[in-house]
Amino acid sequence: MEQPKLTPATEDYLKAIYVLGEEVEPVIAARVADEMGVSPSTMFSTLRRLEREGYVRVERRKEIHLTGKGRKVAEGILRRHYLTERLLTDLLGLDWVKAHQEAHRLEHAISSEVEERLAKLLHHPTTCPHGNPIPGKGFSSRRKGLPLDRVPAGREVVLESITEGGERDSRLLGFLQQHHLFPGARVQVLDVAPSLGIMSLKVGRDEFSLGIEAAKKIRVR
Amino acid sequence: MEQPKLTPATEDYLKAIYVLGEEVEPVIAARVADEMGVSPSTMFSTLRRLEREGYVRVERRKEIHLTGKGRKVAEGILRRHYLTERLLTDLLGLDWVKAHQEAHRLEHAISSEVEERLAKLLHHPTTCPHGNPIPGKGFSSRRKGLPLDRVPAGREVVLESITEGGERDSRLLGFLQQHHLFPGARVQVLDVAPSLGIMSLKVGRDEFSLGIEAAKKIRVR
DNA sequence: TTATAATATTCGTATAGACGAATTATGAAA
DNA sequence: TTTCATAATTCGTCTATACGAATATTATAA
Repeated sequence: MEQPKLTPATEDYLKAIYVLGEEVEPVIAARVADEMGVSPSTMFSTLRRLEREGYVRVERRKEIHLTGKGRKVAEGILRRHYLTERLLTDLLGLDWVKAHQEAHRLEHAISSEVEERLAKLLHHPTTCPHGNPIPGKGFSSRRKGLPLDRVPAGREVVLESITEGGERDSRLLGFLQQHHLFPGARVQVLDVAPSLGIMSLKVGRDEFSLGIEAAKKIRVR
Repeated sequence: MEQPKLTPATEDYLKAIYVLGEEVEPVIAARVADEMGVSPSTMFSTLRRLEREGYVRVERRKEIHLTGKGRKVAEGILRRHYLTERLLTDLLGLDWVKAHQEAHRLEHAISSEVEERLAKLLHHPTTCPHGNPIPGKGFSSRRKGLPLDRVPAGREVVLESITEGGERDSRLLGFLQQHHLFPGARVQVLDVAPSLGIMSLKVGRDEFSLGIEAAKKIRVR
């Protein structure tokens, strides 16, 4: 039933590969190393281990692909991560930023039984507090909204989610929180200045600027 | 504020030393190794590390004593362990045995902030589901009830707690659960036969035998 | 096509944590 | 006091996880 016990580190690598695969193709070792904040040599040996144990395949052009086994682990971890975030925000009252950080540690300590009971207790939520869909049984393709940086000036949109990549950036999360940029928030795009790498937004009466790079990590409808 | 990050293993060793110290004096390496299920050589090198990092002192006659720093870590872990058990039983509906096992993993992933919020959410419980007092601010001496094996035949007592040593034995916990031996349960001691290593008990209409060794891990009033 | 930047790979090193086997203490009982 | 069981200690080995430095290998841009 249960696979041979995985270490937290291994689970994190698989999760990072999974999440990167959702956002940027192709996934190569250097990208994963950035995401994980490890050196190339560490990445290399870890990758070899993951491959040896059947979690990933490294294909032509060094593209990293999860095997079925690896994908299963990654989705499990992501599901636990998001459920834990919901527990932390909805029941314990933690804010966005902390919820993500704490969940990052807790997700590795949750069994499938606790996972199930947690889902029930939280009334089977479908998204995490940042708006990302929680993987689960009826897990459809995770098509996401439009990246905010693609929205033309003058348009009003509704914030859908902060991607996993964005969740990891606690300064960005803090900023978004400060400006009430939560899933469901109405955002007016006042101006887009790609040459400056900046766009101007309005939420309620609050006007402010956001970097294009950061805007890429925000999905809207 | 926060100490340099401790590993789960280190926290477990300190917890084991703390718990053993509550139950049997003096604490020596061989006892801790038994408790942790590690070899003497592992115990030895770990102990040297714990000493080097200032968590324990090994005194004359090889007695192991926690330093203030080590005690603080151990009590923190124990508090998180018990709070997590309460979360698992009271909110998630897990049984005794599983709650202990799961909490054993989760306790290492809980920050002091989550710990505090958890305590609040659970209305500041004072004992774990097995009846042991939760360390905390107003943490008085943990004087415990009488070990069940000392109760003479014919007496009726109320179950107070299963000691930490008992909690670790999932077969014992399963047995106690089966016979409704929870904290608060009334227990009649029908007979004590030290020569056989057995005592006969009655809970409600249920009569059964329990080993003296197991009875030592149960405290009553 | 070649130079350059990005990547990957190899090598040596380190620490935490684990083992077993062998050896040395040490304390308690005879 | 000697003996014996229990403990402690040393030694060699292993894996996972990390680093940095050096070297190869690719890819892309000029």
